[in-house]
Amino acid sequence: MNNSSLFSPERPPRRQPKQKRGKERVRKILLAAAEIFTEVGYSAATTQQIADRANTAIGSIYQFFPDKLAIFHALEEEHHKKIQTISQSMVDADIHRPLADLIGELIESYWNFFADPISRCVIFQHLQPHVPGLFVICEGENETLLENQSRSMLADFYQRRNPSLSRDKSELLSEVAHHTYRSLFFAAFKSNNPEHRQALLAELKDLLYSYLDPYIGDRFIKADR
Amino acid sequence: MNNSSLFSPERPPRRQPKQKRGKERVRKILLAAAEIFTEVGYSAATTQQIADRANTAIGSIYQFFPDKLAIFHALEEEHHKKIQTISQSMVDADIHRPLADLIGELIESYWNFFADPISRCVIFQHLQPHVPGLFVICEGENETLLENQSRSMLADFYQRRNPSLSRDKSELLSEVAHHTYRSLFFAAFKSNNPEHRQALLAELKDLLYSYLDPYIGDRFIKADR
Amino acid sequence: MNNSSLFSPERPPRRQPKQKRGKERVRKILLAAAEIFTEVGYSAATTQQIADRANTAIGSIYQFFPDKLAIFHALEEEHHKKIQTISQSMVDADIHRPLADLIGELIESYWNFFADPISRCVIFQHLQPHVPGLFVICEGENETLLENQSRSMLADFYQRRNPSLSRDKSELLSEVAHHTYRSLFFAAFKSNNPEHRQALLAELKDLLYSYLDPYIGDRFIKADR
Amino acid sequence: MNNSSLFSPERPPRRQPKQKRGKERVRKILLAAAEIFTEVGYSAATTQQIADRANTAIGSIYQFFPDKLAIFHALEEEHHKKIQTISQSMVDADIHRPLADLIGELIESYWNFFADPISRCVIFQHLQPHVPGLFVICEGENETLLENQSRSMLADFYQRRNPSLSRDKSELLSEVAHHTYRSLFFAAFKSNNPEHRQALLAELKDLLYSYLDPYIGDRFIKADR
DNA sequence: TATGAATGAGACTTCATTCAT
DNA sequence: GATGAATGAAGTCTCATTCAT
Repeated sequence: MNNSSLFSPERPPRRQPKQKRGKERVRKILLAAAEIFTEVGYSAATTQQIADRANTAIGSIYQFFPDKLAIFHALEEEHHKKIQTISQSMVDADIHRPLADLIGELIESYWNFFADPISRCVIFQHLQPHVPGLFVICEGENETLLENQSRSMLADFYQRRNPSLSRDKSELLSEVAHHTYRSLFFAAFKSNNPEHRQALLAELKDLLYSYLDPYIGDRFIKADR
Repeated sequence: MNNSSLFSPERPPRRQPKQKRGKERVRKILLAAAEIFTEVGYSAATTQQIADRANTAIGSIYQFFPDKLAIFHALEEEHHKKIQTISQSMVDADIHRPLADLIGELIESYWNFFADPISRCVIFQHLQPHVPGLFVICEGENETLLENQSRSMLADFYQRRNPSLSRDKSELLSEVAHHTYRSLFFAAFKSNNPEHRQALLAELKDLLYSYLDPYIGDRFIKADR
Repeated sequence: MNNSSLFSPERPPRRQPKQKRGKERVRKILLAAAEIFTEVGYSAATTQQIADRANTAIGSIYQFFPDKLAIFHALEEEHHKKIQTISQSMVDADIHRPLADLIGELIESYWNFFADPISRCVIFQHLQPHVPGLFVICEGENETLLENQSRSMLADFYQRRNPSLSRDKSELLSEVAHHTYRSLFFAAFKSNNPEHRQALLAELKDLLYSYLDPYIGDRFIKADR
Repeated sequence: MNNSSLFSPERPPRRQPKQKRGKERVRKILLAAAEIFTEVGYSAATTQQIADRANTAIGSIYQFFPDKLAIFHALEEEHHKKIQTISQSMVDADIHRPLADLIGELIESYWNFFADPISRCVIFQHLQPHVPGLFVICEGENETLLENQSRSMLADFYQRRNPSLSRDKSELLSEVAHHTYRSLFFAAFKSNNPEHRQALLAELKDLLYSYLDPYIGDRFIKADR
């Protein structure tokens, strides 16, 4: 987290923790905030709730974050870094492997990513109406730049599998896939029953496989050689 | 809307409008509230915003609704009535028709339903974290009773097409289908480009068809006879 | 008070009172604010103090004023109007009258003006270091545009009495006179002893007379004819 | 600065710096505080601002001063010592010299005094409404004991020049003179233009001379012999 | 001792709700 | 009944002061 992440419009940035104690506290605050934002949403979350959950005083929050928005921006930035890593792994993926394997891996890695409270919090806020200025890194209407980026990379991947796929179709497929796994991830996440969760993830694989097979199924691997 | 719908815990219900003018006013308030709730979410919406949008005074809202929550409950009840109608049509559907047609009709009727600002508002709040007590009619964890009902009926439908389908699998298919169209409906709704919207709905049909075909595809029609 | 007076940067203006009750309340708030600002200064004054003094709820203040600054801006605007009236009277003064009379009248009218709690409050804040943005109508470094205007008119008056007076000297005389009566007015105002107050005002007349006589004394009246 | 000067009601005094490094630090803090108090006033000044300006940590301030008020009290005490010195010089002044010279010297020595950031700060706070307990050494309503003392000595001086002057008149003259030079000193101080500053100080001399001449002009020197 | 993080009372402001006109 | 002003609890944020390192 660099200083820019602590900057909020019209309000001076705060100092970064120099001592170890301070860094731990910032960590606790961020995790507490992510939990509360996920539970009740950004608007309804109160800074006092966050302080209580982080076992800290309300004033301590404002030593590191100029305002409530800045807390979210710090979460956004962490999310940003993670999504870039995961996106890169997709670019590097071997396109010659069976589609079922690729989808399986994709889902697993996205799921792990999704399992991080901070990323989950950021993704969740995207699904909701949000206050202006909530997202700074991303600026798409309802999608983040990051997600657009990620989707664009997915579209690239499809085209590498099947070069005869038009760009428009490829992006459409990627957009639909995106919505699909995001919504099933949330359903899986909300389910407290581990078996049900696994069942949903298994269905997600089937769903994506049967949807994508006509366009980038394994027969296109040969065509590529 | 009967009187019970205007009842909120610990707070006296308000009188119902007797005159035509009053009824129109309630209508305007409900529509305004639905719009605002959809735009900014229940928590962030203010009663003043609703009054302004409805071109009425803040005091008038409290003549018909005991509090902010009661406004939402009235929307919920309207939604309730509509969803029951649409669910019934599914029960009455002819299971012997081609799957593609059935899906096409289902999507169309759900889309029309979704196009209603009030239902859209209620569904939307479901996707978000919400204040306790926001939903009174439904009490499922994160899903409404209504939606569970609707899903259960969809599961019934699948089993009528293919009686060899287990109940569990059938309900799983229905749950997945539910999440899928809901998330793509929202994507379609948020898109301001009509062509893009149509493209998304078309993809949704493809997606559901290829997912469901192995379980309730047209070959099961013959088996039924 | 027009709407612009209720406008504060970055914050929406508030509605103007439409009912008589509201107008009275705005009046009470402004007077209470002027008193408190005079007593403890703008920074140290709290909105709650103002509400208490005005016998109103804190929320009522914010119905008419978007923030604490806007309250002061409304006072500033009232002051603005008054100072323009008084300045005009100086322009219209008969320059052929004895200097002692002119000074006597000037002091009396300024004193009456100064006796108004609102103007006194605004003038008082000018003498203190103040938060950026406290003054909107005037923008001189530590002097208001209004006061500059007023001083400029005083300089004009001196030159009309004695056309051989250079502009620079004339403005210097006016500046010195300005500081002099302002500081003695404050001393007189703070004195609770009416006799002492009168004594101070009498000394002020003497002081100004003996200072100005060499430049615009009565002998210049003949020269003018 | 003795220990009593660091004592603030209800709060334990702090230790005095024993080492040279500590004394320098206290000095830096006092100067920084004087600057900030002058710039924004006592209420609006924050202890953090003072620490920053003094290039020290906030904790260090509280090692030497029990609270914010105590910082000001230390400034007040420094001012106290200086004003006593200058007042004494007035007592010792030769009353037989020409009035113009006396006024010239008086203004010059007061101006030098005024040029000290600490004294200027204390005088400045006097002109403003201040929190209760801000001044401990002086307790006049809006004037310090020090200033009363100083004024009283000025009144003595007038009576020595002109023994027929009543005590009341003499004190009134002294009070008026006091307000006059104080307000012109502030005007001169705030002016960034050195020429304008000199012009104001020159006018101040004229002003005082023409005001005081009838009462303690040079003709009274002979009468004294 | 010096540093700067921790604390929490209190300031400013919002907004659901009540009430006077 | 309709209007919009009045109310005050609760939220965000500041800052004097304390405390751990």
